[in-house]
Amino acid sequence: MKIGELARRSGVKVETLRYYEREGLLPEPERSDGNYRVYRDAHAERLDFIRHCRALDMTLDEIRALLVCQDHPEHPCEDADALIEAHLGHVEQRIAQLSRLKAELEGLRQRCAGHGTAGECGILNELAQPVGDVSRGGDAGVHVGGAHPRR
Amino acid sequence: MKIGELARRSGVKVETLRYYEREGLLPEPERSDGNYRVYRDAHAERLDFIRHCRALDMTLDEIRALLVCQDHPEHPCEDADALIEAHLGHVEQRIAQLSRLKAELEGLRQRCAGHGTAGECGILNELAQPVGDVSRGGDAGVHVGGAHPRR
DNA sequence: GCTTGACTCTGTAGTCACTACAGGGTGTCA
DNA sequence: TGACACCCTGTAGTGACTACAGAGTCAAGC
Ligand SMILES: [Zn+2]
Ligand SMILES: [Zn+2]
Ligand SMILES: [Zn+2]
Ligand SMILES: [Zn+2]
Repeated sequence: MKIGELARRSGVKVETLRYYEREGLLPEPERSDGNYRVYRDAHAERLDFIRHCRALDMTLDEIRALLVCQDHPEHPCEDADALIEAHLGHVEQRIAQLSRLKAELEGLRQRCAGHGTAGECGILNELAQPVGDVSRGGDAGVHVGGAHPRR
Repeated sequence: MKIGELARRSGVKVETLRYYEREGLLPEPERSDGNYRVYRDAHAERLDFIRHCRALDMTLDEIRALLVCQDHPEHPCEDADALIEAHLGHVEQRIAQLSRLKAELEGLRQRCAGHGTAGECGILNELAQPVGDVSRGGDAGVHVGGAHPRR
């Protein structure tokens, strides 16, 4: 299987596959005579694992650590379990934080009478106040990001 | 007020202040004889506005658009109001998405018996399955990101 | 006048998880 | 032989900062 076929099958872009290889997530495949990457089923399966983890918003570092566990099936699985637990914590913390932001934004929305000028708008006037305690406090180690995707 | 003092007062790093200036969020302040930036209260107030918006996880583009509204107090405020409404939508979409991930992760966590090897671990075996319908579907335009902060 | 130290300046590069080229090589078909 | 799809490497861009390096400025103390 050449890189384009793996990309089509998995829905992952060709450039992303090469990136995963550079990052050490996908092992380097063998090369054909013309220096093309030749993938086997094992690569496709590892890629499924990686995409499944990415769909759960894990970082590549977290995934690397899980792959180490997968590569040592005789070891106890506690590291992997702890990692999932920790990542669930990341997601929960981020939900809590976004819920606070949501409440703030809903309060903000109510402050506009609806048909005035920007100078009178309660939203803009409220935003001009220094930030209260809404800030991203105590999210050390949480890696699940904002509401605006990068693509 | 020199840049260090504005940084201390606002809790924003000196480099970030210079970055906001490059990005056109903070207007270029006047310079002292020694070429130091000299800020006035208006700068500090604009910075409060920016930080308040950033604390609500708006992008710099969203903030730039709000600042345009603020700079034209005689115009109707509908653009600003629509922007807040849209951003609230971004946050809500992201919460919904993270809630789905949370449910998936909780299901995953239950699949581990607790004291086996990685080869037998239900978590690792489940992750090896191709990704289901959990993926970030239909989040076009949402910009609020993951659970893992970049700092 | 000189030194020390805190501050400031510009410019560049790093972060993360990709994405998008540019400029070339390979493989297959007509 | 040419067209075309595919592949290769390497580099640069994204957002919102952060972290330097190397140089300049300024006030205090001796
Ligand atoms: Zn995580
Ligand atoms: Zn309004
Ligand atoms: Zn938004
Ligand atoms: Zn387990």
